[in-house]
Amino acid sequence: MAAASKTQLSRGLLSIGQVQAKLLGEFPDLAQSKLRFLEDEGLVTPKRTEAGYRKYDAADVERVRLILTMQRDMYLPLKVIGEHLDAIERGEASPLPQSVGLVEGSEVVSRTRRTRDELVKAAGATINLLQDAVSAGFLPASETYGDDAVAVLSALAELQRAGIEPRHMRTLKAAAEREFALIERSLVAVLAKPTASGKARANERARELADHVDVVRAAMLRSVIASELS
Amino acid sequence: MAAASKTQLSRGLLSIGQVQAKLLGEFPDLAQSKLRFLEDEGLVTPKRTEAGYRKYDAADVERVRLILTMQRDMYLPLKVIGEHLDAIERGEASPLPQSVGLVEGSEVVSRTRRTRDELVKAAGATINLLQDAVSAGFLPASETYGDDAVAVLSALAELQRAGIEPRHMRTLKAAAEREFALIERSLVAVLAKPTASGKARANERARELADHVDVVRAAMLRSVIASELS
DNA sequence: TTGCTCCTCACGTCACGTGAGGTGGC
DNA sequence: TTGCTCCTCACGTCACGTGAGGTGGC
Repeated sequence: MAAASKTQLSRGLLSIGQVQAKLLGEFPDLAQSKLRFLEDEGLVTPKRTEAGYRKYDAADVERVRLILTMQRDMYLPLKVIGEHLDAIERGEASPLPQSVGLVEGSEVVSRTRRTRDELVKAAGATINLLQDAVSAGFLPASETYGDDAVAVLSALAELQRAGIEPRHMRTLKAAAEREFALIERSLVAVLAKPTASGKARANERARELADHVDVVRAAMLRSVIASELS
Repeated sequence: MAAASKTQLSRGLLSIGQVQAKLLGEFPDLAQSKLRFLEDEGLVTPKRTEAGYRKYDAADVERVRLILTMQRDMYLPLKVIGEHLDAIERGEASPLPQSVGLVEGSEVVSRTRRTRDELVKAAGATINLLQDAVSAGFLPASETYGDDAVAVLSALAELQRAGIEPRHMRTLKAAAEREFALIERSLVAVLAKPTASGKARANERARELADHVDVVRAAMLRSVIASELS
């Protein structure tokens, strides 16, 4: 062993600043004060050096990443996230809203569900548009819809007002399929396992990658707009 | 005049509940308490009936819509939004960050700018990836980059780790161009005016429509994933 | 020794939500 | 008169940010 100048505690452990740096990519405005706050709330409990410096191991960092993701993508309050994580830790299978896709509304957070009529009204759309949207595959055929459907249908209504009809957007469907093909190819390893948990993992992973694709795609369209309309 | 049962004040004016209903499509979780709060803060000042009921006219509603949009899409604090709106009202041309595209960082909000090296580090990427991203058109060639670039490059880095390289995503560029064509067609009226303000309007409108396209497109990909991986 | 990072603790703030207690409108 | 919508005011809360005053690490 040539150089072993590091203390035992710092073997592979990260300081608060290093954790921040590591996560800045995914969460561009993560502040150290937030990491401290998460500890105050009991959501992450990093080790400490003798002098009191926080030291995060890989599991801590993963936990932080999970917390921040749940906050950003599922709009869950920290209290709910904390309880969920604790339940998981205790080995209980804690169900979370949207944690496996855009499924049923949950009793815990209970996002509002709407009938077709309520949806149409809330979105400022028409029944016709909803039908077009469903048949073009932009929305599922269902009796009740959640907040996300309101957002989609409102967007479609706005576009319609601008003269862009769902049928003009079949191209979006084709694009989404190509994007899925891209994602699917990188999923082979996970998909190889035909177990239930393998499928769940694949689904989760696909949605993670889809999030990244969203970011890139949105930026892309903005840049085309900027260059074409300049 | 057969039936004139409405009071003078309610001619075309909306109650707080009606305003909420009208905006629910664009802002699915808008609460009445928020509308009252916006008034407390002096951001909107609807008329009142004798009994004290708030009555919003078309301009008030438009103002609310503007405020909520600025909050959601530009992450501006209400104080800044208020000052901006007041300045506009006074006839001053108040410049706002990102109000005309993803341009320079502003002194007001001062989103952090990074050099190429800082960007790469913050995104957990490599210089090579940045170069690929630029040549594939995902990011502009520039000396400094903002928070949005960190998000894009991080997304690309994650995708790369999953085996998806920028060059595999040329399809995204093509898709963005088709989407732009869709948007452009509905812009003819605004684009007809070759004036400076006409161009600015076209740009703004294009980005509004792009936001709607984003929503639809993201939902589309999710639904393809759900149906293919079920 | 000089920077730089990190620490705690108290306080501030931003953007609301909640709920009591009451009145208006058809 | 009965619902339903609306009103104010006080208080609570959630998720942090700020800043003073101080210590640790190479």
